Amino acid sequence: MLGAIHNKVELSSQELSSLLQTSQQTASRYLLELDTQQMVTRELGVKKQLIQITSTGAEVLRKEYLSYEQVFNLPSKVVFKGTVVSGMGEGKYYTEQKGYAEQFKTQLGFVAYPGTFNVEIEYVERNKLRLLRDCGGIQISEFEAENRTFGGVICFKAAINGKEGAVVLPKRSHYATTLECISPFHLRETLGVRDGDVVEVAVFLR
Amino acid sequence: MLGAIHNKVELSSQELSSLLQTSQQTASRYLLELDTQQMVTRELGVKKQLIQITSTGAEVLRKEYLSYEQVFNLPSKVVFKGTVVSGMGEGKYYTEQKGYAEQFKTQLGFVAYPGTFNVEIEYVERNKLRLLRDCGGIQISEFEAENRTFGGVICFKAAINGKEGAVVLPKRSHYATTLECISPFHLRETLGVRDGDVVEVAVFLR
DNA sequence: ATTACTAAGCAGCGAGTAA
DNA sequence: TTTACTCGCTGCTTAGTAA
Repeated sequence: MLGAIHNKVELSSQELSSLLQTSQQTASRYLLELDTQQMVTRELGVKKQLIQITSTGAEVLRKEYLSYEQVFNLPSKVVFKGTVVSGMGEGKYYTEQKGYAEQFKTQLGFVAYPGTFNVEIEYVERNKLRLLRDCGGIQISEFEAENRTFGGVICFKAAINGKEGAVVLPKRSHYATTLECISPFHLRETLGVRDGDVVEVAVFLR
Repeated sequence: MLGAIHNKVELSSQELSSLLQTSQQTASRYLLELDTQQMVTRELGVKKQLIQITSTGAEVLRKEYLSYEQVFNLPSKVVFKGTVVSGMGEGKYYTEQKGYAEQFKTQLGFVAYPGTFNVEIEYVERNKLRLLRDCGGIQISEFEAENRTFGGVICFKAAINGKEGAVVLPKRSHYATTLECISPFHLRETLGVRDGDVVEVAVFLR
């Protein structure tokens, strides 16, 4: 905040200590440590030292800055990492229902390859999933067929290891740890992955 | 980053500890402390707890965020706090020189009241002053008069306790800890301040 | 599974001080 | 004035564990 990212700044350990509300010794130690870690460069004079933040240091700060941005500004995409798992073949049954398939076509703009591509995510990431639900998404309505009701689902366009697709979340049953993906492509084949492989699912919020 | 600013999120002390790379006990203590400090609200279930950041907590985070903004994005104004001091009457001599007075009029848009209003700033703030110099400012050229040369100076429009004015920095002699202010008003009188009083000088960079 | 208490150990802080 | 070392003390961390 004194501008040490842009220039060398004069900063004695005494000055730093009063800015940080700590002792001169601790401030001195901080500067030494930051120097050792290559976060700042120092030019020691007899009375002062010139401090400048290195590119390494600036990078660390920028990362922290971006973290704060993520806290306040809702991101336009959320990235999940997870492992490929097999469903119980249900996916195929559902995606082949005309009621779903036609809505996918009009709302998502592609004809879904039969079956779902399932990605198991970390337990902690479920919070991200919840966040996702709050962002709306593409509504797929419930419909009647074969003497039963097929429930409504929420979709988000997504990229699975870069390949076009979408994530499908049932409107009920909140607490899943599996992302069900559909795509115009046969993802297992196109991506060349099998059960246990790690894939990245980027979900687009708007 | 899990979205606890926007919603309640499920977060066990175990999960938090792995995210923070610390022990479950420490994570648990953190959550307790944040609760006590009213930074988060907690809803304890038998197996999970729902955490949400309070408005107090969000405010603290936003302040930190703004600090980072100050690091990376050069601000449009810099605020100094300092105490009013008396010069040695030199200010009057210089500001009454036609060579300066006319340039002030054209470049700053006001006729300066004779004399300078001097504000002594903290030693640490000199770094901000250096930053200021790097931003350019309004150039006042040197000129000849009374058989001598009057050196060029750099000006920045400023507000002294809210009152219109400007800060004048000599092009040479970098290491001052005094801000010399000029203004269309007699600042001491208009602001009702005397030596030793604290004033705020907001310097506009562009 | 959880949360969170107690107690021991250890790391960071700062007083004193040298250069 | 500076910077920065040593060292004792304090307070944070975590292992162990209860609920």
